[in-house]
Amino acid sequence: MSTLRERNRQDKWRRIRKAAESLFAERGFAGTTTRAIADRAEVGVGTVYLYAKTKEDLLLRIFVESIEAAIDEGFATLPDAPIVDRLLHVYGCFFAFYRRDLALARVLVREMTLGDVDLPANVELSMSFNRRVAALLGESALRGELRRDLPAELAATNTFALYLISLVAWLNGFVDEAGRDAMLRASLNLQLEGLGPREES
Amino acid sequence: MSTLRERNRQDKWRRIRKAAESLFAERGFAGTTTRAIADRAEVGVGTVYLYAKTKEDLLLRIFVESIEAAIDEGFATLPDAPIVDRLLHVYGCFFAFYRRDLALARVLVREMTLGDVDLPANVELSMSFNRRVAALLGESALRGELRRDLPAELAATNTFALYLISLVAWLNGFVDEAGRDAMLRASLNLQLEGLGPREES
DNA sequence: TCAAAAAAATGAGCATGTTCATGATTGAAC
DNA sequence: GTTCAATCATGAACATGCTCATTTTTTTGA
Repeated sequence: MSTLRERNRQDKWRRIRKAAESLFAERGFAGTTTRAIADRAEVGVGTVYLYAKTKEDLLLRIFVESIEAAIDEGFATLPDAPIVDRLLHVYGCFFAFYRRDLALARVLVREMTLGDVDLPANVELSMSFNRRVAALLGESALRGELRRDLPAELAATNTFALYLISLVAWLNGFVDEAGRDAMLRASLNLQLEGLGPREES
Repeated sequence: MSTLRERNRQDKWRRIRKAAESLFAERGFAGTTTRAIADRAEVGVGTVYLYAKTKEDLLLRIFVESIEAAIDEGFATLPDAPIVDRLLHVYGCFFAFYRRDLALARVLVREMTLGDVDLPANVELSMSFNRRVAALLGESALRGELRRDLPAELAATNTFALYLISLVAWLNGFVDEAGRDAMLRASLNLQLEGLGPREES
């Protein structure tokens, strides 16, 4: 196997990644030029484009694995608590991640949800995350905390939708962190209880 | 009141708007240059930027009022049917609107949900729409179709979240139109019923 | 060890969004 | 009608994402 080639590639990518990450933090996404990234990484501009299709792609590649870590962290530290609190914990890990840099989070979420068509949409990531939430809900259903016949995957997607709306509200500055948490908790509770009339037997 | 000034302004805006709209339809958003817009509108490039902060802003200004029309249309033609069908009808009007040009819809939704910070985020539009959906749910609650103590605004936001997820799934090509409709219907039903266990008295 | 092929790197150059110094148009005051 | 200030319009010039013909590096095979 080609070792020198491989090592060179990995080294270049590491440098580009590091340069981009630091520059995004220092000057924001729009404020960072691809030239600046190339300079700091000590490569040519063209080289950057051998490792990422576009500037947006670069951002995604850099942060997606951090997000994966945040997900794992969330599921690894689940509290022994009612299902709503467990969900809030998981989604709270996302919030904590995005909190590090709100402006960047904005771009990141935008690209992840409706990014360029010919970019590698991280379908895998979404699917696997949804399955994990579904598993959480499934457990809860088994314990009798939720309906036994719960369509877990669908329910998981619903909770994700509620998370996404509160995330957008937060990133748009409509609510602060407390408001965001209150909003998500309330909407999750409403999803649990349902909108329908209490049926009397 | 300044009549000539005003007329000139309106005429310029009309021409710019028309030019941009037709070019976006012909060549897509990314494929349309601001120079092309200016040329077709028979104004200078700089003039375009007197009427819209950015190219994205131009897109938003052009289509937001069409969206308003779609909303009004939706509420004006509500079917006399169960609440889920009424909601599907309203959100279906959005789908019908976006259906005209999927690629453009993608950009439009992206800008509307997480557009540039210093662009006029159409908070008014969202708020008034949410209130109208809330009113719909409120009526339904009064008729006994939904819980009497329903927090209508929150419930409206929840249904909007579910709509948004199905919209994104559709725009990303994860589901086709039928799948999108099925998805929204199922998730709305689940929101109505709730996730909690059927309580037995 | 050395050609030659394959792969990777490069940065000048292009395309295009946006700005801004300059000039044209309009409305008001007299 | 003239003047003048306020507003509006303009496109050359700039900034920057991205490409691609050329050059450099690495691997292969004999």
